[in-house]
Amino acid sequence: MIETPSPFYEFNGKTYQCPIELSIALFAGRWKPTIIYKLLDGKKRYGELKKLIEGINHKVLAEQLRDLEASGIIARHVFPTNPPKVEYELTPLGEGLRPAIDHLQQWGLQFQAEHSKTKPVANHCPELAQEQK
Amino acid sequence: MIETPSPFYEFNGKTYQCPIELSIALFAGRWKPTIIYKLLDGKKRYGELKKLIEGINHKVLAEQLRDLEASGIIARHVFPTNPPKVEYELTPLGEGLRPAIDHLQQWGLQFQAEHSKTKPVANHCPELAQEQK
DNA sequence: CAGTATCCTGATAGATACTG
DNA sequence: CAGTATCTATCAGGATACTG
Repeated sequence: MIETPSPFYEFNGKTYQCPIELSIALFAGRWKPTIIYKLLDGKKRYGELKKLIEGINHKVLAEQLRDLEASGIIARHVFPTNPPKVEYELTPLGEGLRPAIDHLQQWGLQFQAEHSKTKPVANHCPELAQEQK
Repeated sequence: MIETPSPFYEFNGKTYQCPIELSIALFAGRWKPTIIYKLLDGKKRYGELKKLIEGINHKVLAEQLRDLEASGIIARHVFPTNPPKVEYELTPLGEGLRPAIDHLQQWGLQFQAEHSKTKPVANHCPELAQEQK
């Protein structure tokens, strides 16, 4: 495996033992991957994201967006209109996550496939969409 | 009326909206990435992992290992000797994470570099190395 | 429309002690 | 050596209401 040049990686007052830990800490979480995933498709307004990400809480979406912005992964553009309009888009840094995300997606699909073999997925149950209550 | 634009991904009773969410859920967490990272280097005994991952709690390591095993990412080999010896290694599925992890690592390094430019990292503080205790 | 401020709760991490 | 069992502490996530 690749040797880590320096043993510790610091960001925002936290210390990480390897770059992966840092990466994961920055874009993991209950919703961040999904947000980034949606933004890979192009910039989106707050409300669009809210609608696209079914089940996410209003406050939580705002929080996660602020986190991602603080990490420099997304950029926030405010249009001082009335009513207000705010757009979010990936920064170049955020775009840099694309290959990693692509691989994660492929891995997720592979994982799904593996498990479908032994234990078929219950896709017959549309109520699952409501699971996050 | 819930639109179901993307299929669901289910595992272990939880539903995910996209494969990435699933992937992250499976190998994110405070320590899982680090564990996997260490195992990419080859199989390790419990005690080795404990030593390699400075700061991890005894119980937590055991838990995370069990989670990863349940997900099929790592395999556990028990040698019924005295004292007991247990080895952990990545399964083929776990190995499949390597490209994703490689990209995450690169991204983490890039991130680190970006932030070093504007806001120099406080590497002057050796106590940081001891932070996890 | 987008964003805060409270309050609450469940999942996770950690400290510690005990077991084969 | 490796693994449980408790107990506690913490914190991210969520429900809800209010604001420009």
